[in-house]
Amino acid sequence: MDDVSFPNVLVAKINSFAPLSAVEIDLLDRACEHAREVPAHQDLLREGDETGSLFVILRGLACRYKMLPEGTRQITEILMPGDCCHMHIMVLDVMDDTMATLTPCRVATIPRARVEELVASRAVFARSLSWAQLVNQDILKAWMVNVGRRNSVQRVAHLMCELYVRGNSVGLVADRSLSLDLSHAELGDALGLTAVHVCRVLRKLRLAGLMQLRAGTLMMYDLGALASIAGFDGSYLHLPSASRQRRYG
Amino acid sequence: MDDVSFPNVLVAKINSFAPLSAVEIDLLDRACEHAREVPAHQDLLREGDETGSLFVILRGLACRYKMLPEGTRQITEILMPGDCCHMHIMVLDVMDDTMATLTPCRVATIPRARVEELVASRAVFARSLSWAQLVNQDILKAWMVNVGRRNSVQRVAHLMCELYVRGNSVGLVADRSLSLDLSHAELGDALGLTAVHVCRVLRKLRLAGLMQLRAGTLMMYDLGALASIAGFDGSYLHLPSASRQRRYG
DNA sequence: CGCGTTTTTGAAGCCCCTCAAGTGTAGTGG
DNA sequence: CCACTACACTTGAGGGGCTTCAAAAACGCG
Repeated sequence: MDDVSFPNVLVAKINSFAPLSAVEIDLLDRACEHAREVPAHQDLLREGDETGSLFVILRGLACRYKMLPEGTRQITEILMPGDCCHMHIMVLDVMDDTMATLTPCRVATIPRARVEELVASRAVFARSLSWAQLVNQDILKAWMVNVGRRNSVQRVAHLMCELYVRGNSVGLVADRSLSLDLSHAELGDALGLTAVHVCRVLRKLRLAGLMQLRAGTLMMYDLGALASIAGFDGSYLHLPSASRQRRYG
Repeated sequence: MDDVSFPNVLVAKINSFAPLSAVEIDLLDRACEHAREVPAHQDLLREGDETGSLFVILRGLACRYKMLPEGTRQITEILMPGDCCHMHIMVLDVMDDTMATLTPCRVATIPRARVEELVASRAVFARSLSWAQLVNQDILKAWMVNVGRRNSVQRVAHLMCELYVRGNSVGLVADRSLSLDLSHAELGDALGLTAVHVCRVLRKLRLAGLMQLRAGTLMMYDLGALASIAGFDGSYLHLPSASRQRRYG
């Protein structure tokens, strides 16, 4: 995945799931060519919008969230480069939640017709979309377990492990650090906690020498210990490296 | 959906999404003919199992859950008649969680090859599977919001609303009551609460005259009030009646 | 009936929230 | 370069919601 020969991170990600031919790489790359820069904290698709294009995050962090009547927010998903808003657009007619940027992003927009064309022309694209969709669902389940059954320290630790491992899988980790420009409020909205409490937990983890989140970068000092605290097992991410480890050693 | 002319609830459910021809109804019906009775509290597919057949719940309640190292459990999904374990089996090679019965169930088992055959032969089956998968994902998100950002009363109320509406959509509601034979511990595992607290919340809702859960049946006295308390908006269930209301009513 | 499980209720405690104030930090304009 | 502003981070004090522990009552089933 850290192979820089791929034109973009989406191509690299799909290729790691199912090897693509030169033709397929080119098709996918050209589908992404109309990408634009989006500032942080912008809604890309709102709840209730009619489903239209497929959005692919090429750079930056995005999320999906739902607002509650009380004004509180729950983030249900964090999108990293290579992630996309999946097949809602292909099957369901209305968005169930809102998709928004968290940091400045580079976003490719692939019109619905173009997606249908790609999926119809090459079976590997259909399978890749299904695969991404299912991996996504497993991540959602892991979040559900996190919020439902873990205390605040475990929750934060688990999310940090996940984001670190996912970031690493798309080449965003260098020197044990990952660019992660999320506010405490945003982390709280993803974890079912308040910003204040997230702050306290981060201090605890920092003082324990396990990790540090400062100035928009996550420095990971002891992934093993953090994973142990959180009960983190990354197999739900279905990363090719993980599955290789599972199969061959 | 309460049309009794369909051979089974799966056929009825898929037909409500996309009208099926007589041939397609027959194909689907025969795929389900090898169904078996499974007692309550039996694992159907365990975490780490290789993915094999597609399970369809024809009668009873089932769930998916994950166990934590501490011995606690989080239920991520409750399956009603017509629900199935979706496409994990088609794309991912290993189960991420465990699927189990909650009550005695009638379960159809469709071998992977048979599913692939059906999907390849009729485009409507492929679309139906995708559709069911996406509806499921929206339910998962709604649960995540529930557990992450609502208090115990809202949480219980929301789940009761969801199960009542879903049950109604597959013809399980009669005279404002739904067979719902779940223990407080099981409800707690779905809601991120303890059984003790679920009990207290149920009493509160009972004393308020909103609903009652006794002897394995849910009696719904005031769905509107309950939905209002919970902030329940059933559009995430993508039920045909709801979408009809949205479009024409 | 007798036994195991579930439900119910009480008491005590802790985890996380709320409220509040103080401390950075980045961006803007004088 | 420094005020000024806005926002995020930090820390403290207090409260409440849910948990834990415990035990009695009710239920289901042989």
